[in-house]
Amino acid sequence: MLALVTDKIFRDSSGRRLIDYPRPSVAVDSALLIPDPDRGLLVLEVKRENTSGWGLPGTFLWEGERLADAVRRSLRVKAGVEGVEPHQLQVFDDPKRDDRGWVLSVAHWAVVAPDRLATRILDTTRLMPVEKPGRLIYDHQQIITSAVAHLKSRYRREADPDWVLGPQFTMRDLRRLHQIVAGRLFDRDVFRREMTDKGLVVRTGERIEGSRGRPAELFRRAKSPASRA
Amino acid sequence: MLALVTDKIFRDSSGRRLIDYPRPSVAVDSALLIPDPDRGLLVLEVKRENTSGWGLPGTFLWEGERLADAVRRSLRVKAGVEGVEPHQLQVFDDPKRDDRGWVLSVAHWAVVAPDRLATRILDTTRLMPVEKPGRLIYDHQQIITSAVAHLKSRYRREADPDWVLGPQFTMRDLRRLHQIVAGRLFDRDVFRREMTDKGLVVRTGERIEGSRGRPAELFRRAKSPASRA
DNA sequence: CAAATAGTGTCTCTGAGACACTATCCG
DNA sequence: CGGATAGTGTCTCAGAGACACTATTTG
Repeated sequence: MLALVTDKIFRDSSGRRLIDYPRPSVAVDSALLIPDPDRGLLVLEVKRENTSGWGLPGTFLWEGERLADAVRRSLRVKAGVEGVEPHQLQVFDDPKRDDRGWVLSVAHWAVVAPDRLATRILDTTRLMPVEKPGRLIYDHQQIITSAVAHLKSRYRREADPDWVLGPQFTMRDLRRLHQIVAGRLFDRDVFRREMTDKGLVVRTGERIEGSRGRPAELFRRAKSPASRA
Repeated sequence: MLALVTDKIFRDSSGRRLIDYPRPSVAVDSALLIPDPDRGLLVLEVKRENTSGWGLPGTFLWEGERLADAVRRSLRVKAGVEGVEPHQLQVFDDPKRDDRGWVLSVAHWAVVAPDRLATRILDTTRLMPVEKPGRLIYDHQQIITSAVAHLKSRYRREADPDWVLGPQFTMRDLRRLHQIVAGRLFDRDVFRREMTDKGLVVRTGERIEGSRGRPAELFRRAKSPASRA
């Protein structure tokens, strides 16, 4: 029966099951997006070893490691960026994709505030606008495009799910973040109603101090924005 | 330098590069959805070997094989279903997920017309409503939920991207398909305008014959529906 | 002609967008 | 008080939904 061949199972001396098939290496590649007030949406790139060009930070998956942990590790080691919450995009599975052999790559994306990159390694990393990321190896251009699409889609439904801003924020700061993500300007009052009427934010009653003009109210993220839609 | 350890590279005797790390087995699991006029949206399940329960069809990835081909192979071998176009969902990467060892599973989904299941193996497969799929192993329940969400989202934007219907179809058949996918009824005229005004279908000028009442016009899918939005 | 199904015109109402007005701070 | 920024009320217009009417076939 064919199914037996498909899922052939062996055991080692201690009785632990082993799978008797050639296995691919599994890697992760990550598009780390940074909303910059001046330059727009940026992406972190690293100098690739053994190849002259630039690419997205990536690494091979270690034994027993979670994919998200491998992404965090690669960002920490290769770019000096800590504490990121990665999202999966898709698996690139062309067997001829990597000349080092049979490598599956799981693409990821994440977004962090610009100040989180203060500790980054300047020599081997650079920040490029997502629209003009330069020449990149493999399918990394495609990963960036997909990452930006996912970021936009995510921020269309929620206020700030990836905590680019702190626990509290003004409507002005939230709008500026959304404008960078969306790549276009929003009406001040239309944006406010979107956020409040759809229950994406809740008012705290607190206000910022020391600003020019009338002090703005502070808001928090809604508990479960998905259930409201 | 840490990066050297991360991407340690070896070469074999013939100079081909090898990667010196333990590698996971990679599997695929697929939720094959079937829009049934009477029973609603169904999912194909198979009897799992070595475990008593039911689950989604799956298999291990073979050397050099594409993920989509592995999905097609598993559906062909385990369920007798041919010619399916799989879509990736996500990777399940919990190292303790499978008791056979370190196995990454890439979840997929696809949708086919009920008549494509005419050749299926009856003894080892069953069709269950997506809302009540029965007890399933692993995270297969979650895969079904995700698959249905992706299907709904996909059919909200296009007429029939996965060719459940033939090259030409009446507005009535298209609406019935959408009603099964969405799980709710649509107004006849509102649905028609959605499809025509948004350019998701184009009229052929041809009509069906031998029907009761005024014969319905036949439509085709629009060439590039995504660019219209 | 009656029944059945397909195709089209139109009314209403909601919600996004635009705009203007009011409120509150600093100097 | 004037400038600057925040917060709120209201008008308009487009699009979804509901409904009714017309069109074309079979028996």
